[in-house]
Amino acid sequence: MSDRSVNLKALAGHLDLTVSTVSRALNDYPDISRATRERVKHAADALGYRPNQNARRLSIGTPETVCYLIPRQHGASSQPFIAQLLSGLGEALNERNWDLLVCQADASAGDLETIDRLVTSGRIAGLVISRPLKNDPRITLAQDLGCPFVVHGRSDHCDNYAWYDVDGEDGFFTAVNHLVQMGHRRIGFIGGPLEYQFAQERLDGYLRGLSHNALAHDPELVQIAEFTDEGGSAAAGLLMEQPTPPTAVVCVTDMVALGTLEALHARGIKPGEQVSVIGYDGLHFGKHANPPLTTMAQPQAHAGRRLGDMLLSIIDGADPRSFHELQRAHLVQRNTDGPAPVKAGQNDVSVREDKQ
Amino acid sequence: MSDRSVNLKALAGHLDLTVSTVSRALNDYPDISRATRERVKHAADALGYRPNQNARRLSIGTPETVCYLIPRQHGASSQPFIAQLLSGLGEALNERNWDLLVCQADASAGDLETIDRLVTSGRIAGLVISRPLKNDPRITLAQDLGCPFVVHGRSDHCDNYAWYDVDGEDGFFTAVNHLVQMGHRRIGFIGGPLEYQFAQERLDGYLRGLSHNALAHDPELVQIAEFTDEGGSAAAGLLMEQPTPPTAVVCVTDMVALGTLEALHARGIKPGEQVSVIGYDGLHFGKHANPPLTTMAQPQAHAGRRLGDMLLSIIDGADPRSFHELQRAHLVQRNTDGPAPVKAGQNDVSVREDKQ
DNA sequence: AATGCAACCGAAAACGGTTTCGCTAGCCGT
DNA sequence: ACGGCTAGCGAAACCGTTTTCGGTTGCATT
Repeated sequence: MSDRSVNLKALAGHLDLTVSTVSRALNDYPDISRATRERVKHAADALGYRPNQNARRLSIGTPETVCYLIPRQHGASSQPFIAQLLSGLGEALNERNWDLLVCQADASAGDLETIDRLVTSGRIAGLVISRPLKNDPRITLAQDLGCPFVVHGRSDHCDNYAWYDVDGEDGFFTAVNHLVQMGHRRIGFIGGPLEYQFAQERLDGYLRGLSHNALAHDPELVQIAEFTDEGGSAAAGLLMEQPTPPTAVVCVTDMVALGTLEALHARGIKPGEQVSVIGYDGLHFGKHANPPLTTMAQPQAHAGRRLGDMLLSIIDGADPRSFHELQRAHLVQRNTDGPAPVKAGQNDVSVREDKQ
Repeated sequence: MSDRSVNLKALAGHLDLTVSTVSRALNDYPDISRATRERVKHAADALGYRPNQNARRLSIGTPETVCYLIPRQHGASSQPFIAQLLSGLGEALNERNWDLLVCQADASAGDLETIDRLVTSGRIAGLVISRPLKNDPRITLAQDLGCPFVVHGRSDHCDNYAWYDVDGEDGFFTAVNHLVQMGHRRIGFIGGPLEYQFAQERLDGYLRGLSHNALAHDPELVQIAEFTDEGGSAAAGLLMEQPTPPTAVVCVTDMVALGTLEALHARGIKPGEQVSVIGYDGLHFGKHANPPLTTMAQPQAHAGRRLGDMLLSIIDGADPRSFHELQRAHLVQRNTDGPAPVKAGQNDVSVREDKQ
C-alpha cells in the first residue's frame, strides 16, 4: 500500500500544488480552503503518503523520542517488570506518535558518556531513569544537560525532579508489624547494597518497624546481599548460624527471599513454621515457590503509563516538582509467614547462655 | 561539557572554515590535509560538538535505527527473556551508534498499520520480529515493504528470511526420550495455541518422540492451554481426570509446567514420584519451584546479540537466506522427573477396565 | 472607481548535516 | 612559458519537512 518513495514533493506534483500548501493542508492550517484540504488529505491517503520523520523532526526541532535506560543485568532476571513497563511507556508515547528508545546504561562513566551523546546529538527529548542510586550521576547529568526526565524510584534528594515510586519504607514497616503481630520478636533483615536508594529505604522501614514495636536493633540480624537467590541464600546462612537466629526474616526482594528459603531447607528448617520469610516485589512466580512465598507486592500495572504521561507533561513545560507519585505495597499472604514458634521465642536468653 | 547549541556552522565559524570542510574533516575524507583534520577534530572535542542525528540521518538517507517488536503481554510475565534480548540487541547496535526502538506490536490489524507507518515514515531500517505465528502477517508485511528483518523463532515457511531459533522439536523429542528411558509409557503433552509456530513444533517433537519409541498417540493425552500457570493447571486437571492418566507430562513452557505442578498438588499427586513433569524454557525461577522443575533449557544468552548482528549484515546487503541459526535446548534435570511408578505402568489396562 | 480586507496559495528560508563539483595554488615536466 | 596534474578547500545542491512572508485574487465598502 504505502510507498516509501512518495514524499511531499511527489504528492504536491500529483495535485498541482506546491509542497508548502500540501504541508499546511495536512497540518490543518486555517489558511487553506476546506476543499483543498480535503482533496489533499484524500490524495495523501490514496498514495499512502507518510511524512519522513527524520526530516520532520529536524524541521520542528524535537526528536519526538524518549529513552528508557535499562539497568545493566546483574543477576539472571533482575528486571522482571521490564516488559510491562515498556508496554506502559509505549502506550503513553503512542498517543502522540512518539518513539521509545531503549539504551542500556547505569551509573558508570562510559554509560554516562552514552547518555550525554544521546541527548546532545538531538536523538531524544526525554529520559526515563530507573533504579537510581542514592546519589545518582545520571540524574545530575540530566539536570546539567537540561534534559527532561522522570525517575522510576527515588534518590537521596528527590524534591527537584519527577518520580514514580512504591513506598518500600512503608512496605517493610508493614511487613515487620505483621510479623510482630504474629508473635515474632527476633526479626532478621536481608538487604541489598545500600548504594541503591531503595535498598536503604527498605532497611529504614525495617528499622522503624523494630523501634515502633519497641524491639532492639541487633546489627547481627542485618545482612547485605546481592539481589540474587545465591546472595539471599548466603546471607540467610549467616543469619541462621548465629547463636540466636531470628524467627523471621524480611528480604529486600523476592529473589533474595527465594534464596533464603533454599538456605532454610538446606538446614532442615521449615519456612513459615519455624522461620517466617517475607519477600518484596510480588512476583507472580512466588506463588509456585516452596512453600508459596508471602510477599509485599508492588502495584506495577500502570507504572510505565504514569511515567510516560509525566515525562510528556514535563516536556510540554510542566514543573517536574509537581510530579511525585508514591504507591503503596500490600501484603500478599501466602505460606511463608506464620506465628512465631513458642519455644524459640522463649529460648532467646537460654540459647545464648548455652553457647557461652 | 557538551553544549547542544554547537552545530557544524558554529564549529566552522570558530575555525574559520566552511561547514563542508569541517564535515569532511570529521568524516576522514582524504582531500582534507592532515593538519586541518586534526585541528578540526581537536576543536570539535573541545567544544563538545555532536552532529545532530536527525539532520545527519536525513542527509545520509537511513534512520540508523532498528525496531524490536514486543509481543503484547498475555499472561503476567510472558516475556521472561526480554531484558536479556534487548541487552544483546543493544550491544550489537551500539558498536555502530545505531539506535534500538521498541514497539508493542503483534499480528493484529492495528499493529500491522503501526509497523507499516514505522518503516514507510523512514524511522527504522530494520525489524526484529519475535514469537511468529505459523503464518505471520508481520513477516509478509516486512517482505512487501522491502524492509530488512530477522525473526526470533520461525514461521511456517522460513527459507526466505533470516531467523534465530531454538529447536523446540528436538527439545521435546529429547524430553520424551528421557521419560521413556525412565520407564514411562503414557506421556501427556500440554501445549499452547497452535497458531504459534513454536507450539506446533513442540507438539511435533512430542509426537516424534512417541513414534520413535513405538508408543501410540492417544489424542486424549494432548491438551492445549494458554501460556500461563492457570492454563497449565486447567489442562493438567483434564489430563488427570482421565480413566488412565499419564505418568508423565511434558509442558510447552515452564510457566505451564508450574501450573501443572499445582494441579498435581491439588490432587495429592507427588510430582517427580507419581507423575513426572518436564517444562521448557529453563527459567532460573524453576529452581525454586516445588519441587524444583526439570526443564529443557534454552540457551538465551546471546540470542539478542546474534539477531542484531544478523540484521545489520542484512541491512548491509547480505542475503537473508544465509542466516539460519538453530540452537539446541538441553535437559536440566531437577526434581520433577523420575522413574515411572511400577504400578501405574502395569495398571494401564486394568484401571481402564475398572472404570468401565 | 479607488480602497480595504479576507481568503488562498506560492516562493523561499530554515532545520543541520552530507556530498558533488569546481576553483585556486603550487609543483612538475616539456 | 605553458599545459597538466594534484592537493586542499569553498560553493552550492540536496535530504524532506515546516513555517514565515508575500502576492494574487475576489468581494464588500465608501
